[in-house]
Amino acid sequence: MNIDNLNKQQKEAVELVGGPILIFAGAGSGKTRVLTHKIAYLVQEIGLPPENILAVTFTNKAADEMKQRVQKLLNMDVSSMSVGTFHSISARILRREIHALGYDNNFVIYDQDDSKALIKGVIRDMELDEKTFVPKSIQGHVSKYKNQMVDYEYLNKTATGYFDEKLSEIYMHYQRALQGNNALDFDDLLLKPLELFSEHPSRLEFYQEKFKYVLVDEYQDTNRPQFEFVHALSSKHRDICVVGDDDQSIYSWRGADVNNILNFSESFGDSNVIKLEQNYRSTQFILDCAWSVVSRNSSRAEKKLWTENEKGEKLSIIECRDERDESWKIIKIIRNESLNSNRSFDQIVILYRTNAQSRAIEDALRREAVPYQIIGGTKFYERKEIKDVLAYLRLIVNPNDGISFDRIINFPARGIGKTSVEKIHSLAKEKDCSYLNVISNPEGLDVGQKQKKSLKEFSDLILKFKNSYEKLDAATITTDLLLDINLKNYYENQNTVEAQDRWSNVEELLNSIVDFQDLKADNNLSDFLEEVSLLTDIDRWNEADKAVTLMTIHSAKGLEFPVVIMAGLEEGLFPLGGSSYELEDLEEERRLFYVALTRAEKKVYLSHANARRRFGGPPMPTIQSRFLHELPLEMLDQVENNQVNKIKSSFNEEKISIVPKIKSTANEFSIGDQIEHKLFGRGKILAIEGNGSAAKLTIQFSGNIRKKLIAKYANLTQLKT
DNA sequence: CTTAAATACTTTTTT
DNA sequence: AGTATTTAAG
Repeated sequence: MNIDNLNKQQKEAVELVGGPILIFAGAGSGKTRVLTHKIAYLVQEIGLPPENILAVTFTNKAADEMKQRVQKLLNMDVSSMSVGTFHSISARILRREIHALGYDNNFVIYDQDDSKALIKGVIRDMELDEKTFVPKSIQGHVSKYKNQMVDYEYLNKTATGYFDEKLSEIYMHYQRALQGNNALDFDDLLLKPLELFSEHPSRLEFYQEKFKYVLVDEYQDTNRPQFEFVHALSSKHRDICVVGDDDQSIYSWRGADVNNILNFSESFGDSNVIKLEQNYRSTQFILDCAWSVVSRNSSRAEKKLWTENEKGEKLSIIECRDERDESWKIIKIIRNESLNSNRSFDQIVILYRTNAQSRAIEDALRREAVPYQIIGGTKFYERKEIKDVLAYLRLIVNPNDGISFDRIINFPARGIGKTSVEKIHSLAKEKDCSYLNVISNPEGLDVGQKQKKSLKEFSDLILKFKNSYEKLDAATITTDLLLDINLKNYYENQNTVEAQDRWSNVEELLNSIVDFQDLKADNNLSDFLEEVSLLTDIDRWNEADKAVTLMTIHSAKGLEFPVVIMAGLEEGLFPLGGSSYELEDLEEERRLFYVALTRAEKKVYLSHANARRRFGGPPMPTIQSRFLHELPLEMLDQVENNQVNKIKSSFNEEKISIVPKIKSTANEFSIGDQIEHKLFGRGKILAIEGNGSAAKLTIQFSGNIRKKLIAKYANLTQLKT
């Protein structure tokens, strides 16, 4: 292994072994290189076996990349190394150990939706007013307390007033319900290992021996349970190395505590601190602008990034009329970058503060046929049709999962209404068993004959698959299941584009199950379910696609792009919030702005609109973000309203000019035709199955969207060239 | 119990 | 504006 290509501080960080190490790694300072080289160094020079290394990353994607890079450096198999997010590492441990805490090892992981549904049920059972105890907000409270490691007993003891008192009771019932369903929420995933360690010290010792060296990336965004986790694991050997940057701490709203990094030395005992301050990513101008903003924050660790890179281009400020104008100008910029600066679409990212901003931009990109990829928003695995199918699979793996049961007991409709469901619930409570158990023998249930028959069929279906799920692979089970419940017909009979869409999403789910199995032969259904619950948006991102990427700034953490376009620089939107800011909140917004700027290598555009619509209302006037005023004027290029056209004059607009539209009757399509769809915009017909108005058309739309639509429902407009 | 119509809600960021 | 949830009619 060669480390001569590292700078002095990087080398020091790699070679220093023994005792706690804190690496302050500024944006673009080569932190990933240091981490991968350090791991390789531990294996090759120190002789530590890969299975004794634990490396925690922020996304699963980062974990995979890290593993691959270490493998390449060492040219040996490192698959025994534990690399992953806190949540996935914990899930792996719990999969083996959680029976010691009174759960079953085949537990399911509840996402926010599931856990909200469970809380809603608890609130109803307690007969509380849902206006006072809004499930979503209660879930937020409970999650916050769990992140702070406050349990319901403590909350109950310290409660002042009716609300807190009831909150602690909901919290308690929720926690019991989770256990009854044999389910963990995201917060439990971090808390249960700590419970395991304190109740069974021998298990802690086991993992301390297993993970002799612990590395943590993005340490500034760890919360209390995560701190306790690494602290416990490393307290024996004291071999821990954390990497982070307090200026990039952007997750305090979900319990991350920047003091974890600021107080590292006190918490872990005498330690070495290394600062990586040379930036290899960005131009001088970008770095100076970023510094000019973030240095206004108080209570930062002392450090300053520098670079040997050229000054580069000034940052461009784009003034827009409203969000539609903004989208339009962004497209001009993209075309300009691609035609005149010869950049491919994948070198450009559009960043925004809130997911809702993506819609206007997306519409414009689609209209103008610019290929794009959106990260976030409604995630694939959170779509209703996907969750419905997953609920079946989850119930097969874990028959105690009441939330999944409720989701599918009448989907597709099988004549089980609200009253029947309530009767199932109360009988299950009475007999202290699962819902599935109740309906497997519906005789004791006070429901109609038709319902009894239907319930029995449902329970037989689930049990049939349950008996075979360990023998059969996940794809086979899913295929059989879809046939059994006849989901394809269900969607096709609706004869709408939306239903078509939903079915094609289900097909995509099936594909992803097949992909998952191909990756590792011994992966079963339960492993697949765990993986999808812990996937990040970024994990599904295909960098290789030649498309512009759209994402929130939070999602962009750790990434870099030649060109960054940041939209919506207005007070109230970025910085986000109402009229009064807590200073701390404002400082986090400022760090977020800093993160956004430092993603850029060459060029930054900052746009703001003079008016913006919210909730589909009329455009409301806005004022410029204060962050724009915190940048040094001499590094800015003000592009006045309507001047975007003049950025470079050779810009060629002809490509998207008006193509005459001719309404077409449905049966005259042929392969290769250009068409326009109301929702998906322009596209090209790739294939036709069947004929006449019932023909199924496979159409490639921009933004890497491919759809199968039925001619008579799709309402397509044919474009004649 | 199912379907259609009315109304409520969304926009903080995510594991 | 678009979607989800609740209520009313069949």
